[in-house]
Amino acid sequence: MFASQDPDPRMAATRIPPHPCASWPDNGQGIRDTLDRVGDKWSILVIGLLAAGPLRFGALYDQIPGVSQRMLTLTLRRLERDGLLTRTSYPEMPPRVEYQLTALGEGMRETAYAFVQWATDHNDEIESSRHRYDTRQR
Amino acid sequence: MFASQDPDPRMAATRIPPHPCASWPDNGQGIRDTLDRVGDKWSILVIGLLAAGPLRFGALYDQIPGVSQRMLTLTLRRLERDGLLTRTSYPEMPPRVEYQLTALGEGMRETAYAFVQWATDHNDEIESSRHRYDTRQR
DNA sequence: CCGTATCCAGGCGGATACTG
DNA sequence: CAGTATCCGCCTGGATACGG
Repeated sequence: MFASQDPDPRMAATRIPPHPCASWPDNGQGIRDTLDRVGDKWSILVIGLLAAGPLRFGALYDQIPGVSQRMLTLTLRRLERDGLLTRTSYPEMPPRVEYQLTALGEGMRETAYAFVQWATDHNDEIESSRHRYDTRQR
Repeated sequence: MFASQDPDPRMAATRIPPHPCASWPDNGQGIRDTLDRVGDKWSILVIGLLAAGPLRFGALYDQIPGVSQRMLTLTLRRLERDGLLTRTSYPEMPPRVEYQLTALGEGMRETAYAFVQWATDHNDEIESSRHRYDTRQR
């Protein structure tokens, strides 16, 4: 218990000194938080649409094909909670609600844009890699 | 059916000419593909770890807390299929398998890094926004 | 050591109906 | 118009056991 813990040579050979998550600033903790924030099905599309300026609920609903009212609402609530957009409700009849990117949200969009740009540029490479993988000899 | 389709003035007022997904290069189609590719629970962590160099399955398994063998395998297969990493199996006993980032994978990692960096830098802002949202008066 | 096979729970998200 | 409420199918991913 005092001297020479684990002198087993096999352990020394198999166990590499565990270092934190290479190349990410925060050991991967905040990465997951961030991707969870915008990695869901609709958030990134909402953010992209709002880049041009504030939009009403219905406008977002119209321009995001396939989204349900429920999911659009949930998505907008989460983005509002994270401070990425603001929700402004005008007490009229019929009601009008406008969503607008905050400075934080705009920053997020710009950063995401670089990522999307990369994805677009290399989409062909990835597609062909997939095809090779799927049609390779077993 | 022939002449003057939809002369209803209300339609003209409510329907904004639908334009594609603002600010994204490809109308949002490939964005979803891309996020689906690395927006899952483990991919980005694997990519981060492999930045330092090739790693064995067990090393990845050890350094990603909480991952199951099943999910690590699935994640690695998908990344291999997309051409982001290579899998090299050495026919020994016991078997040894090494995973290594491709040039494509390294490019993905670099792009993702900028995104992660932004997330890290603004994490406090987002956290405090969440807290404000959760504790606001109803 | 490096997986695959099987089972199963939880939650994401769609469809629908209903309200202020 | 802009949501909320409810139900429910499906898929992701965890646990476990087993195989090369």
